[in-house]
Amino acid sequence: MNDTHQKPLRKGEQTRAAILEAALSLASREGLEGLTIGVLAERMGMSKSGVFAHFGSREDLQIGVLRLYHQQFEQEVFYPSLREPRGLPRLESLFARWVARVSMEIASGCIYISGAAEYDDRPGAIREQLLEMVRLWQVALNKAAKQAMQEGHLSPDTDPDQLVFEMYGLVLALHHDARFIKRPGSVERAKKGFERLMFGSQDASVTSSVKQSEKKSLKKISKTL
Amino acid sequence: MNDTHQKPLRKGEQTRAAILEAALSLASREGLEGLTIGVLAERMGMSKSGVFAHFGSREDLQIGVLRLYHQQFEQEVFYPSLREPRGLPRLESLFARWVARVSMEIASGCIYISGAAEYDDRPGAIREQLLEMVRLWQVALNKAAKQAMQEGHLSPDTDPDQLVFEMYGLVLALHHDARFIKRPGSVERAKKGFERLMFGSQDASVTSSVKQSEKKSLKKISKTL
DNA sequence: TGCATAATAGGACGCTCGTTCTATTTTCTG
DNA sequence: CAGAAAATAGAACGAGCGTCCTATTATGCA
Repeated sequence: MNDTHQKPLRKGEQTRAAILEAALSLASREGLEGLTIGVLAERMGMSKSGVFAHFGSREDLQIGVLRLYHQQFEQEVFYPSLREPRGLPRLESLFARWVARVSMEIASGCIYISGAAEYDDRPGAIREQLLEMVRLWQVALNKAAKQAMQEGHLSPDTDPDQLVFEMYGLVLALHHDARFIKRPGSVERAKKGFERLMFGSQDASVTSSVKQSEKKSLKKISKTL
Repeated sequence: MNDTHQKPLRKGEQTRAAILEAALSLASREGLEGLTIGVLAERMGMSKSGVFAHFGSREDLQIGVLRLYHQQFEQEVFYPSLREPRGLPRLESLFARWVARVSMEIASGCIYISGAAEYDDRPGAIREQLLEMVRLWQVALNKAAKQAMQEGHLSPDTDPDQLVFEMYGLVLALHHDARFIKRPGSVERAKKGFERLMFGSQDASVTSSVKQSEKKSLKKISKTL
């Protein structure tokens, strides 16, 4: 309805952006559900109602934070990787930049990951927004994997969904071990896992002598559970 | 002061156990931080103070929930696997039962996983308790992996920490995709990932022609970030 | 420089939270 | 069965929450 494009309001949008930045920093640490207008106002040196007036509701604020995070993620991880040649180099770049970002977020927290835990069972606009963004990212990874297959960098019988699943698992494990357990060496493990995922590896594999029989035993256990 | 050990109070402990069970079910869905005494009392058909009286504080209640969960986890996942012969069969059993449990928890949620996200930055007794349990579980996995190496089931240059890291990643990805994204097939992907982790795999690996050059390019990217 | 308007402050609201206190009911035991 | 002790209910508290309403201050344009 209000599509008469007014001139950009200077002061308002400026503080709104500043609030969103502070809110993002806060939500990274406390979670989107832990983001509170009172604390945000205090950190901004403003009154609660002053902060509130920039958003129609707390939910709008949270979605604004989500959008800002997504924008930063695209800028830092996605777009730079598009400059790499399609195929394996681009896929590697996507993962490497992703890991680099999460590594830097160890002190603060990744909103995609913490948000997934917070909103896995909480319907509403926030979940929908978050879901769309995570899906978008997984689709981007999937596309890069398929391109790597088309370029002949990855075996044609690769399952790209499986690949993305395991890449995501590596980053989740990195986030978990580094941020929750605070165990050092997690970044290296994530990178090593990716190399194994791409190039295979000699270590950590079953010795050939027991390979066949053990494979059967695994299948048996899986079925009997 | 009151260490005169009285006889076990019948009714009290009974309802306390019932409350803890309801609290666990609630905390699985809403998270430990989302667990509220009011809602819990309502679900129990009791008054808030009636529920509260069984615990010294909300924190005690939350820790009680944590302990109950740990107990169930041990009973369902850990102890049964100890009946498997040490080495690869036991390691496989641990993972298979773990996945089976998380699969069943897709509808409710795994407290170890959601708790890790909730308390990664929130110091206190709850975090400490949770941390100890998760560490215990990772140590158990680590030990099983080392035994598999000793038994000759796994290559001697296997890195057990790396193995546990990736196993944890698979389960985290399962929890993420199944519970948050609600994508089907996640259980199969977790199992497939484990097989690849143990036995290696032919698919999803870089074609040998580009293997060497691409390996270098990955290392280069990793360093320049 | 004035004036409309945007931006912010301040206070109050209804709600829910964990917790405490006191009274009442239920349970167990001598 | 009676009486002590445990279990529970009910009401109230202070605090924090999101939100709304009304002034007051700051901004930007004619």
